[in-house]
Amino acid sequence: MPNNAIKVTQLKPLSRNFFARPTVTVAHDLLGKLVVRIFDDGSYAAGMIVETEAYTGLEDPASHAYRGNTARVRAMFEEPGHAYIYFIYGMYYCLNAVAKGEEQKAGGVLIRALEPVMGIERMQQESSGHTPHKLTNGPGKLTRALHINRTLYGTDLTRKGPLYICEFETISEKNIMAGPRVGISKAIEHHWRFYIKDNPCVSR
DNA sequence: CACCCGATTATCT
DNA sequence: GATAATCGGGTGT
Repeated sequence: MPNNAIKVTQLKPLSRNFFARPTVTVAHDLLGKLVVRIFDDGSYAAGMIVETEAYTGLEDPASHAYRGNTARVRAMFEEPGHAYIYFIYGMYYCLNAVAKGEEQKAGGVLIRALEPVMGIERMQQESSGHTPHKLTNGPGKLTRALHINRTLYGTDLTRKGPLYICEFETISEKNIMAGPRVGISKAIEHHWRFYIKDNPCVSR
């Protein structure tokens, strides 16, 4: 079935339990899921997750939550399955899904790249001058293409609304790669970045 | 292709 | 006052 025949209304959001597991497990399992963005005017766009990173909270020196709960990181200490969105380098937003096991106080999965699936023209309205596979091949680029900003902080990603994540494709284990996280200098020994092998939308 | 750097601002020290 | 889970454009090899 071609992608343009998929109806967004038929897609099933992930369950709360999906996110209520260890952050690293959720980061791995989010590959192949679909991020759906419904705009205020009723138009929509969506992309398949092809790259993620796990940030495990209080025990992870690279995590924004490492130094404890603050107004900025509040969402990462609250219920799994909600959006933790942060503003960085004075101009980019990045999207995380709050994910943590019972033992964890905080944790989030950074969505680093998507493969556009629906609403590519709508994404190009937000990010002009990009070929489709370059619209969402980075954490700051996918939020621009999907018009994700502070107003969506804390959004429940398990319920149909302006932003949610659905079941979509199952990725074969042999096509899932792991490596060190990008853009950090601490805890580089952890291979908590996951991506789909040979996918052109992976950020690097 | 490999580095290098500037943009621009919320957040925390 | 320094920093930052980025990006895109520039220069040199």
